[in-house]
Amino acid sequence: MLDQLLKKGLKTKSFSKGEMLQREGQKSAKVFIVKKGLLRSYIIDEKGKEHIYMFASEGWLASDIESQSFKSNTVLFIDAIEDSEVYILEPSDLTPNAESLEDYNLIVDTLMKRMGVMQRRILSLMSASARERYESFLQIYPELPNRVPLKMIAAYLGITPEALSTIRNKIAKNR
Amino acid sequence: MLDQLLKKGLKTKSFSKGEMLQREGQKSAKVFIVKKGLLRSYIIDEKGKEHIYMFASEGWLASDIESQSFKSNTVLFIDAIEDSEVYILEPSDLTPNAESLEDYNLIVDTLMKRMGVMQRRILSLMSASARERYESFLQIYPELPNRVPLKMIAAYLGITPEALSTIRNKIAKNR
DNA sequence: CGCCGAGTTGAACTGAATCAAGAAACGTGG
DNA sequence: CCACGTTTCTTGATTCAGTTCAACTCGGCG
Repeated sequence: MLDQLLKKGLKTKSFSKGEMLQREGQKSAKVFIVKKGLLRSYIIDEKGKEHIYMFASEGWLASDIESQSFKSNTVLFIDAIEDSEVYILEPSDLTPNAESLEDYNLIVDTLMKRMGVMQRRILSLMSASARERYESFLQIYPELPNRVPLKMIAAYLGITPEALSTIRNKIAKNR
Repeated sequence: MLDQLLKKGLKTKSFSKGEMLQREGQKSAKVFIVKKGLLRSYIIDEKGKEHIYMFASEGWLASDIESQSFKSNTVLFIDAIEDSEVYILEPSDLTPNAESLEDYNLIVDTLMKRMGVMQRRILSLMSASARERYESFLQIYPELPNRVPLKMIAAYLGITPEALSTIRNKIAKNR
C-alpha cells in the first residue's frame, strides 16, 4: 500500500507485546505502519470500558490522524497485541510540500481505502445485529480470531465478551 | 473547505426536494458539494429500513467515494432533503495528475476532516447510548433538528422514531 | 502445585425494537 | 381558504437482544 513511501530509508522500530505506542491526550498523532505484528487502537470510556477502534496487522496502519484534522489532542490509545515492527511517520510526512505527485496519489488512495473500511463499519454498526457483525468480521479478517483474544474481538464489535461467547456457541451448534 | 477548487468554473446543478442524485448499484460515484440546501446519503437494508449515513448541508459534501476505493458499485442512495444547489465532481477530479500541489493539500485536508467525523461516529456508536448519541448530535449539528424530520434523525442515530420520540420527551421533562 | 486471567453458562434485568392506535402537521386539489 | 388524505409524531403494551452479575471450568505459568 504505502510500501513505496517506505523506500525512503525509513527505519522500523520494535515494540514488544503490550507496549504502548500512543496514549490519549497527546499533542501530535503519528502514523504507525505495521511491517510485522499486530496493533490495536482503542478508547477507554467513562465507565472504564475499552472499545477497540481498529486492528492493524501487516501492511495496515494505525493512527489517530483523525484527531489531527481537528487540531485536538489524541483520543486513542495504541498498543501492540503481538511483538511488532512498525514504521513511524510524522504528521508532516502526510502533507508534504514535496515535489513528487506519486506520493500524493498513494496517500489519497490510502486515505480512501481507510474511509471505505470506516464507512462499512458505520453502516454495519447501525444496521446489523451483533451476530451479523461478528460473521462479517470473520469474513473480512479470517485470520484475526487466531491471533486476538475473544474479549478484544468483543470490544471491537461493541458487545460484551459474554455475548460473543454465546453467539459463538450458537453458531457452532448452528442455530 | 473545497471552495478554492470550485473557482475553476465548476457549474452548479439544482435539485428539488426529494430528487435523487445517486442510486445504489451505480458504477461510478460522483462527489456532491453542497452550495445551498441539504442532502442525505443512506442505505436501505434487507428489511427495507433506511439508515442515514450522513447529512450534508452548505459547505459539506455527500459522496460514496468510499466504495470507489474497493472498485465496487455504489452502496449509497443520495437525495435532496431540501431544494438544493450542488457542485458535482467526477472521481477523476479527486486524484488529479495535475500540476498544482495546493489542490492536493486541500483534498487531503478534506478527506482527513471527513475521517475525523467518521471516527467520532464509530466510537460513539460503540460506546454511547441512544440518548447520549442524540445529545451529541444536537451539539454538533444544532440547526439540523429544525430542518430535518425526526424520523430521519432517528435513522441517522441508528434507532427507531418511537425511541427518539421517547428520548425527546424525557429530556423535555428532564429525567 | 496453586493461582490467575480467559472463556463459558445461566439467571435476572434493561434499553430499545416492535406492534398498535390515536393525534397533530402538512401538502394538494377543489 | 378549506377539506381531505397522507405522512409524521406521540404514547403505551409487549417482546427481545444484549448487559450485568455471579459462579464455575480450563489452560498456562509462577
